[in-house]
Amino acid sequence: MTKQYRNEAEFLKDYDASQYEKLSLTTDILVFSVAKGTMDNYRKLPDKHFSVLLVKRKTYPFKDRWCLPGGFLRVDEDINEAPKRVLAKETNLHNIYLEQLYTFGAVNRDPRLRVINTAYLALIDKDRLQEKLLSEAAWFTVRQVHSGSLITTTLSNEQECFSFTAQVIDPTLGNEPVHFQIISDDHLAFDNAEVITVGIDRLRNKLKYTSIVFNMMPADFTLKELQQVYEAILGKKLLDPAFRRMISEQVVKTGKQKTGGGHRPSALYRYKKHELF
Amino acid sequence: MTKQYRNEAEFLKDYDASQYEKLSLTTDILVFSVAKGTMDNYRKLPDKHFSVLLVKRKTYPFKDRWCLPGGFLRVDEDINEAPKRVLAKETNLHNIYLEQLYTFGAVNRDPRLRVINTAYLALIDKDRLQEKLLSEAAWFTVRQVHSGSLITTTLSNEQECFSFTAQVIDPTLGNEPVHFQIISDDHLAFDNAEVITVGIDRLRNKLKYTSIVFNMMPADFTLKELQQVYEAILGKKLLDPAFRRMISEQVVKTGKQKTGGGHRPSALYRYKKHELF
DNA sequence: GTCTGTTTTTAACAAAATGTTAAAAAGAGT
DNA sequence: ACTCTTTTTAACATTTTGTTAAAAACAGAC
Repeated sequence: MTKQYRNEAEFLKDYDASQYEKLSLTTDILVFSVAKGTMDNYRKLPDKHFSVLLVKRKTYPFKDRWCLPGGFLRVDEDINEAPKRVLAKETNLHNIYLEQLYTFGAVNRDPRLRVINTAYLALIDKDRLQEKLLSEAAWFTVRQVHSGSLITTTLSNEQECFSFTAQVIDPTLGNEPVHFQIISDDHLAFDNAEVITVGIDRLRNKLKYTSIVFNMMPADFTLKELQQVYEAILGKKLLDPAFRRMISEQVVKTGKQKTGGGHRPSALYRYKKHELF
Repeated sequence: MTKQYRNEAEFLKDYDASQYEKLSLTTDILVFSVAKGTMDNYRKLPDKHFSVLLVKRKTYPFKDRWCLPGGFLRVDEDINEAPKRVLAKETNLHNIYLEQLYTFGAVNRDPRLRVINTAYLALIDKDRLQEKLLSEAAWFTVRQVHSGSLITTTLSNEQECFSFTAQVIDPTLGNEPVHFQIISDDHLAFDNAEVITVGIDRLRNKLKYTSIVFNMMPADFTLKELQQVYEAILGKKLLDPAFRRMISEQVVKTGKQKTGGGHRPSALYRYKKHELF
């Protein structure tokens, strides 16, 4: 028989917080950036690369594997603060754009114990990066190949290269929405391959209907630079006039120019806040 | 000094799962539907209503308040299974469309203890509802008024009516993305007002670029019925020819007709699966 | 200084998508 | 057969987007 309470305060005073079985919550952060890479191997031209930040695990499980920066949520910490703290500690990055991506909670996603993982999407302008990365962190260039319902993602840098493949699970009316099932992954820790697949998909979609891209840009930029960021993320070329029209209402001329390229100088633009509703 | 392990298996065998402070995770489900309401009070015409399902809390905290159906995640349960179980138990609804909405984790969102809440969005065709709702559950019609950066949401049915107001927090470059801060809410439990605000926003946006709406429709439907569902959710009228063109590639004629209305019969359509990539 | 190469920038037109008005189509009741 | 009603589509206007190509402007070479 449950005790009867007369009011809210009396109930809370008596509340036994241990009656439910508890669990742990972690946060992984998917830090994306686009920056001038080293010379393109084929065309010998400087090219922009879409890249993700990984860190090398120092402890078991998955010791010495590359993984997303992440850590446990503290019980006295707002969930949206955890990724900021973790990112500062694991990679030395501060004050960057963060938005919640998805909460992953398969029963066996962590071999140790039941852990729920709320992943965050972070964007940064790598060229303007003041802070120095910790030595355990490294940028990997992201490439994706779609073939039918399979998506193969390749992560690479000067030293290493590895891939994983996801199957797109088609939503059937009345069942779950689109999701991705990893069918081959020999390198990353936990469910990181799935997190990365979901994150890339989300970023590509949000490029189309939000101003999220400006979190990856310096304050002043040329339209060509902005276009190259789009092209690097989407993995395809865009036509100049169409891109300019599309982006025009989100930017404003600063009046300044970028000169010295041996050709007509480019006007510098800045993000222009526009109406949301 | 940390003990050194030679391999993954040895580490896991020795792993002390209690070293991190744990917490609880709940799931709230935002069930939306559009159905023929009772007569419209002003125009005396049958109208479609956009509505959300609430249940009355039977225990403290927030005893006797209306709230979203929800419950605790079990430690041996996939996070995406929890809302299905909870919905079956609290409202007697089975087999309905569910997608993860957002994970809410402010430190004091539950007055009892630290609880993280992963909210789900659920859609259902209320007219075709076979199962009978439990008596503690009730549908509330949703209306929203936007004025500047304030959004006032009103929930009502034949017996009750209450409102809450959210402030749209403008994203500043380098800071959080758009979010909503509840500035007035005298009725709902926990952070339910915020969950509902986020959910309505998400549903309205997804209407534009997904086929999510067909989860709220019967197998066969007329284009006018489909249009009325859009109108109810968006809260505004749409022009017929424009709507038909927009939706045409997502539907296919069944060949059947809906007759008996004293006017030209409507063709019945069905959802047509189309390419995602 | 003028010419050439290069890339930015915009003009100009084509094609597609969307907004809008209004007319045709087809059942049910009079 | 005529009228009422709502569905359906035709027709046109407007806007947006795709595409090609030309003009603009700087740096370096001669």
